[in-house]
Amino acid sequence: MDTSQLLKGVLDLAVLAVLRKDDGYGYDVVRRLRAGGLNDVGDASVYGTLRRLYNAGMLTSYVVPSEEGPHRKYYSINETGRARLAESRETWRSFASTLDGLLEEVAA
Amino acid sequence: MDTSQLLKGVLDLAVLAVLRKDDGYGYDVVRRLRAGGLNDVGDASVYGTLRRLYNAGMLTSYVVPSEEGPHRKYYSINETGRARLAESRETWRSFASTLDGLLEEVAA
DNA sequence: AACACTACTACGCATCGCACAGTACTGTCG
DNA sequence: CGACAGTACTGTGCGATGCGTAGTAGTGTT
Repeated sequence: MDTSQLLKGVLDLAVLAVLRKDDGYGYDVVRRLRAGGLNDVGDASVYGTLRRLYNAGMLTSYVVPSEEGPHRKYYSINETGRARLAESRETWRSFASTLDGLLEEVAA
Repeated sequence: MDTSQLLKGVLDLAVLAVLRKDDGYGYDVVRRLRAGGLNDVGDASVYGTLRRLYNAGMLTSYVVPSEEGPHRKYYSINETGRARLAESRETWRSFASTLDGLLEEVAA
């Protein structure tokens, strides 16, 4: 099956979600998402999403040179990002319940 | 906001769902989906999805010439389609609860 | 020296919903 | 009766986005 299509438009939400508590860098965000159950998420998708959110002004970023490996580009959610997160969450919930409704009718 | 991306990979499921009870033609399926809450679904999307599902062997079709308007191309779900519906529904439920989980963690 | 792991970037592809335009038929209203 | 709205379908092309793949670069392990 193709779970990748289901991520469309939702990966933004998921990334914002895992960043809400603590700042994170790309590789770390990937791990958090997978730990959260999104096992199939591609790393390139996450890096791309981070850049998109950053360009959209929802994240700030700062580089931390690591002494044990390559540098890490940390991303931090700002107010715009939080607003977007709240908004997207509502959109998601509404959409999910609508679809569940359609599926329920079928089962009945 | 952009609800259209959320439909990705789910419109198939929704279309199969509304066809499960009764056969339907394109224009009618659009109405059923909108009545079910998917207000923003585009008609071209539905027609395209119907054709895709048909080509994938999940629907059969027959034309009914209407005496009051253009002909209607009815689509009927078959066994393959039903199997796909059940499968996709499970995929959806699993995915949705995973994402809800990620959002819950955030709220906590 | 070879390999694995971490960490990021960049290119190009595939999917899929959608806007738009076009065809065609029916009924209604001025 | 002519213009318009509603019904019903088809086809073209676009845009957003997740992903595969490759490349770069640093560190540690065997």
